[in-house]
Amino acid sequence: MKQRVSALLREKFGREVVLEKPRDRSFGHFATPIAFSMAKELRESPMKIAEELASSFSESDFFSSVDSVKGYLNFRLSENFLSEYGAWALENPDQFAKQEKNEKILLEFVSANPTGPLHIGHARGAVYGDTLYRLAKHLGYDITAEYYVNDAGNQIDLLGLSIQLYGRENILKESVEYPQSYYRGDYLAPLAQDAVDKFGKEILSDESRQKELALWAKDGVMEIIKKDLADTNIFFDTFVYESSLYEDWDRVMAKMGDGIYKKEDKVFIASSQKGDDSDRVVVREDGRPTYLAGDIVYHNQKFERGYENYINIWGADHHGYIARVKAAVEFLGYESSKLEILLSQMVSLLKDGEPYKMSKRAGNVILMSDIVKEIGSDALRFIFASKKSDTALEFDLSEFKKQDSSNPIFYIQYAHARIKTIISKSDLSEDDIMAATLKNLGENADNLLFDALLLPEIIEDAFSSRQVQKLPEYLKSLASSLHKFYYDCRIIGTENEAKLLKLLMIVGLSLKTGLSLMGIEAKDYMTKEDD
RNA sequence: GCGCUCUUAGCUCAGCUGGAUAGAGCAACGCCCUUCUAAGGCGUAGGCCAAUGGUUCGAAUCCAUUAGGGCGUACCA
Repeated sequence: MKQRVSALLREKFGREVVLEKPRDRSFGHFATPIAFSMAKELRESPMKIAEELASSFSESDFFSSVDSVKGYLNFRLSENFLSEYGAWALENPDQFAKQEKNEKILLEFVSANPTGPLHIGHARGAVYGDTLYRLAKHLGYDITAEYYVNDAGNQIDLLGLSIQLYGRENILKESVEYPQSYYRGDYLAPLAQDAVDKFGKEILSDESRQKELALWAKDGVMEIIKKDLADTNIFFDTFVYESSLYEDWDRVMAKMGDGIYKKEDKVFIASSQKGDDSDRVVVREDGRPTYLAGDIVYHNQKFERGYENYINIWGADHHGYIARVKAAVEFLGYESSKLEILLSQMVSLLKDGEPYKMSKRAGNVILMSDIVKEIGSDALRFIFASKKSDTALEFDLSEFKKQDSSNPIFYIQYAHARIKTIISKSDLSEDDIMAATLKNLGENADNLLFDALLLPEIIEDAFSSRQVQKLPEYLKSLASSLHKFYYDCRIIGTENEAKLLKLLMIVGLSLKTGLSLMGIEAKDYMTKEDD
């Protein structure tokens, strides 16, 4: 709708027009302060210009009114337009709010090391990424969700060591001395046991077999990670393994030309030429590549696969890393502006106002799976999608266990369930409802209809600005409008029953579509659980 | 020290490319079930948008400085 209005005005005024939401719905559906910017050029008062502009609009099918208030130009869409659009949406629910963007995007997210289950920080990036992915799909982008598996560095050796330590203590019943860093947690138990079953007990004590053990175990860990993700409706299209990339290393180094140089038996990337603070080591003296080396070959591979845009979602603690990866992309001969790096910030958890206790058995991290168990996938997704991903977030678990309006996910679900309930209680057939027109329903109903039809532009805006939280914000406000309408307006048994049901169906469609874009299934019926 | 980032109601957060009286939810205090699920609705109270200065018709929003918080500043991933 907004696009149509804005296109229409652009044509009429011959310039880009800023459209905004009026302060108050009574002003209209859209507003523009264009008269203020024209005032300067024309040396006239904004009020006068606005008045002249307003009167230049004639009666049309599209706008029911255009008027000027204090220099603003306010537009009200016609009932005709709204009702036809609403009817179209209902008849074409699969096309509602969809577009055909046809741009190839590679979205890389999560990419947690295959050394243990996902923790709460990963969960945030995962939800953010998956929500973007769903929005992009809906908008018609050809987007690929990719997971980069770091299976080639020190952390993999550490995984081997950790399994050995766990097995020696718990299976062989040895007393072991733990080094400073190693992985811990319950997930090691089945891995250690399976390893013994497969390779025999010796593998636990043979230091030279750590790598072998780890490379075998990482697949098991990846299964754990995939399960964590699947439990929150997150799925990936492709997995790229770091270990598979190194055969390309010589070619990629050559490709970077002068971007790479040798010094003191080490290989450096001249990233300081491209805005990084200093040059970085990519291959150590002993020939082992650094983490950055893996990222360079990986990003080269990404660009060679040919996408129009690349989006990476990284934990905020990696932000210092952006400059060097972008530098590498430049040396490889690609435009680093095509690589967009989004950060997801830290999460701190509270429970009943107290810091959430990390469990020893989980290895002193807060596991994503524990939180899902506690509040459910829907609530988890809702929380993370509701907040700007690039600011630190603190939230209290107990708030999301409540089943009332303090819990936004229930609030929205309830709105959807209410609609379904009313429809099921009506004696009218679907044909009766679909045949009704949405006219002459009064201001409240018109407003609700307009709100429900805003979904397409919310989706577009949420994706293009990468501000996923706009969607849940919108759904909350739509749910609120619905609840209010429900309270004010009796539906079943009134003369407008068919029309009103049609209106509710449109609202339901928006709610359901919006929720599904957040990876949440709309409920048709809510049952209250007693504590 | 340097870089990035954040600071909006008691708490957790929205506030789009600067625009009309600063927005939710929670918590607090009232009111509304002979109504399609009260898992709801209505209302009251609560803010010098961290501070200062600048840009302009107009700033929570842009710029600069300051203060405070977070993160980074590895040949770790």
